[in-house]
Amino acid sequence: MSRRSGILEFAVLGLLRESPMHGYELRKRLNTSLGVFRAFSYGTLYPCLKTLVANGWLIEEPGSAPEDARAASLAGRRAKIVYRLTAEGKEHFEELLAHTGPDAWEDEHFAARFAFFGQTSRDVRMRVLEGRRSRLEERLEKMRASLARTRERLDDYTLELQRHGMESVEREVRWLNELIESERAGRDQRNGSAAQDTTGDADGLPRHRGSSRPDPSDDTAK
Amino acid sequence: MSRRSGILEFAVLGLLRESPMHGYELRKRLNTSLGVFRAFSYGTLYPCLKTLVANGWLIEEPGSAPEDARAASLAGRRAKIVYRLTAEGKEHFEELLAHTGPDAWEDEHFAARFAFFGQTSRDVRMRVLEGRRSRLEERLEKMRASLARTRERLDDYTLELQRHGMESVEREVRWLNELIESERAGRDQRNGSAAQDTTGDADGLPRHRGSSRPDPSDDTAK
DNA sequence: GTTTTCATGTAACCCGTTACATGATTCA
DNA sequence: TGAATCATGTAACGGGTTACATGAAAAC
Repeated sequence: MSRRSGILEFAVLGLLRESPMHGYELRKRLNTSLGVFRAFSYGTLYPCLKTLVANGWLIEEPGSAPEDARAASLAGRRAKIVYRLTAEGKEHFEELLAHTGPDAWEDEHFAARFAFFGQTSRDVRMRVLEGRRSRLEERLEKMRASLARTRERLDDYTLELQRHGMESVEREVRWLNELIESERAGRDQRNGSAAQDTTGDADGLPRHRGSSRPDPSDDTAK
Repeated sequence: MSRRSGILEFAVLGLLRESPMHGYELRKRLNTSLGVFRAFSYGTLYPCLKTLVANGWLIEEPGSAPEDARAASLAGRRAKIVYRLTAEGKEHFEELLAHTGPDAWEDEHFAARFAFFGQTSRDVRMRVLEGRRSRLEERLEKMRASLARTRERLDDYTLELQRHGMESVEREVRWLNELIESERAGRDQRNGSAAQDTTGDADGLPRHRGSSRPDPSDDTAK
């Protein structure tokens, strides 16, 4: 029981799927490796790990008793705790990966999903990307509407803030367009096959590593 | 007493400074007019208004008893409540406007500050913009560092997420550069004068209303 | 040998949302 | 007259942080 926040739980399971870790290290990975998205504190992480263990998705293992392994039997020895994903945990994570709901299009949730696209089947990837895009387009609608209603009653700075905000969203939409296009291209190469294995066939990213500018020949944004 | 969240309090005082309003309307303004930044719920807004009244910064006034003004004396009449800024409230808001601390560079707080730049003295505007910028640059440092450390251990999607995140931050830095430049240009025109009146002399925005592209002749980013 | 960094935890609090309850006004 | 929207509120909960307490290992 306990729905427990989604995003942290998801990210923890995802990271532990790759390899076992203890809490401290886990936290660093959460802050850095996974996109830019937020820094959870220990006050959040450790209790979360506890409930994941209680749910049977993780097990605690005694961490590397450092070069002093014989002392491990001594009472009160506080050692590193390494968390490892159980079979049920893995299964649960796979379910989470496969699940697509409106929650998955929201900013932070989306970033978390994207970070684990490497382990996500292509059709789910497509749904998530498209869901996110339409979420953003609908947001743009609202912004445009409200801007049209209130324009000229607003001072220059407010207007500038709004303009910059919209531009940011438009930019993300263009990014998503690129990604979606790449995914589609990837699918067309060896088509058919409803991708039942959740792992496996991961490719299809736009090629612009290194230098920023993608290339200014897109106007796919409706 | 009670520090009460900062950003909501700040925005409410700022909006009411322009004109008195009731809660419902206030909320809409919060969602739309003020940049894109978040939608507070009534469950947050109304209690906040109460404490602002308790602090003596607002007073409640009976709202327009609609075309039936004589009924206003009747008991139990639940009318609209219009909130108006008191003299102390105005003073307090001015203090908040003048205050610049590290909190003011954070994402949402910054957006709120920016939204009221129209009522902010130029030197405070400069401090806030520059503070924000160096906050972002320091964030970029960390991202670059962690990317350098972990590159090639990360799968393509994670990398792409990171790249896009960094590009977003870089983009905001360029935006800030433009703004700062404009502010500085504005100051140079009629220089001197340490801007003691909090209101007044508000101008200095880059000129790119309407069409997006600012113009690609900037490389101010260090 | 002392400072830093690694490592684990907890209790108190903070900010905000959801869901609910209530009622007035406007419009079809 | 009934539905939609305007308008005000509250209690329960949720998800997270801060600040604190503790201690081992590594670096200097």
